[in-house]
Parts: sequence; C-alpha cells; structure tokens
Amino acid sequence: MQVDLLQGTLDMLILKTLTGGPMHGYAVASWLQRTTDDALCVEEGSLYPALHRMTRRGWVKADWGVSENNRRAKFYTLTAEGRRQLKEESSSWERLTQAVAKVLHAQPATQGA
Amino acid sequence: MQVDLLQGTLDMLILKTLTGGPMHGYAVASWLQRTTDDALCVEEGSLYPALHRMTRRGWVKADWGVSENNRRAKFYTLTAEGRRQLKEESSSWERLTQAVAKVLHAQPATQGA
DNA sequence: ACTGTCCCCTAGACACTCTAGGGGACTCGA
DNA sequence: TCGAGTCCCCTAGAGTGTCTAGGGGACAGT
Repeated sequence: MQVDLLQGTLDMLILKTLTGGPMHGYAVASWLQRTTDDALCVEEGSLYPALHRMTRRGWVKADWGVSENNRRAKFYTLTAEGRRQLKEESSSWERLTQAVAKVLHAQPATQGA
Repeated sequence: MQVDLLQGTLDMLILKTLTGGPMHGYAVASWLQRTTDDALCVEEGSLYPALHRMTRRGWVKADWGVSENNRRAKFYTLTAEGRRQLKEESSSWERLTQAVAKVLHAQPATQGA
C-alpha cells in the first residue's frame, strides 16, 4: 500500500524531477518511485493528465523522441515558467507542512488562548 | 493570502484539535488559525461539511450545547474510532512528507540510478 | 511466435475544498 | 431601543485533481 498523493503535490514532484533535464513520463514515474523507496507510486492515470495539464499551462514543453530503450517517447522539458512555478509550490508546501507541524505538536485545550 | 489546504489534511487537523476535549466548529476553526499564526484559515464551507462527514463516519460525536459566549453551539467529541483515524492519518502524513522531502532534496538526473 | 517490458493515452467515478450564499441569536454602544 | 458586530450554524454548486480501469502499439529476448 502506497501513500495516496495529496492533491496539488504531484505537479511539484514532477517539476522537481524535471530539474535534472528532459525526461519522458514513464521515467519520471520510475524516478519518483525509486527516489522515495517505493513510498510514492504515481499512477499513469494521474501522471499523464498532470503532464498534459502542465504543458497547457506552459510549465513544461513536450517533444517526441526516442528513449534509452529505443522506444518512442515524449520528452518533457522544464520551462522558465515551470521553474518559477516549482519555486512557488515548494515554498507553499514548506509553509503548509510547518503549519501542520505546529498543529500536530500543539496541545489543544478547550480553554483556548 | 493563506495556504490552501491540501485535500485530506483537514480531517487530520480537526481530529487533532479535538484531542483537547469537546469543541464546537467555530472554536475549532479559530484554534487552528491561532495555532498556525494565521497560516491556515479553515473556511466554514470546508469546516462544516468535514465535521458532518466525520460524524457520519463515527470519528466524532456531536451534541448541542451552549458556548462560552452563551450561544447555541454543536460540540464535537472525538470517539475511539476518531483517535484511531487520527493516528493513521498522522503516520500517513509523516510518510508522505518524508517522501516529498526526499524528492525535493534529491538531485534528479536523466541518467537515473 | 509469444511474453514481458516499455511507453502512451482517455473516460468516468470519486472525493474534497472553496465560493457564495442564507439564517438566527446574543451583546454592546449610541 | 435599535442597529451593528460578533458568534455560530448550514447548504448548493462549481472547480480541481486523483484513481480505476480500461485501450493501444512497439521493441527484445526465448
């Protein structure tokens, strides 16, 4: 059983993955899974819609090419816009996790302040 | 501008809030906002549906009562089931944030492994 | 030839959050 | 006394994103 991705997280992960250079979808998914020691498993039904969405938004650019295994593959490249987006999403993620951490470590009390 | 909550996070935050004792919805929202220094702002349109959902699922129990301000209010109490759920969601959150951290700190490379 | 892996895609179901409303009741100051 | 502000509850509908469950085609090795 894998962790279900929280909405909005996937884009950030893909963008980050692409900072290493152009990659095709399948490779992105494999890399994420390997990097997280199988903690995350990106389903193809989430991956490809995400990549298309991001292409539409100009965060990545897509080009057909040939994979290392001699197969037809669509390579995605990060755009300047994509880099900006990644930065934004990362800091947003940072803020969120910190806020959640505050809650989880707090001692809620009915009496409040 | 506040951080938009990621889907699935809200339930966990509410459950955690209720570990301090019964609380009504409005107080839950206030406490979360105060505790996170305004980083999170739980909209009422998210809060109440979430509380009702959790009641249906047996994670919390609801009772009408009177608030500290002498107003009619529905107090929510954590159930045993709710405690279990909180534990589960917390560790799931832990796993996710760690996985995401791995990705964000990794050095992706086209060459892979 | 056949199986396995690689690689792409989509429709529809599902779940959750937010926007944008609506309402009632208490309190305090003018 | 009456109006404004705060407290407290609620819902419908839109929007967005993920997953399930499918469907393909093409290369590699046996």
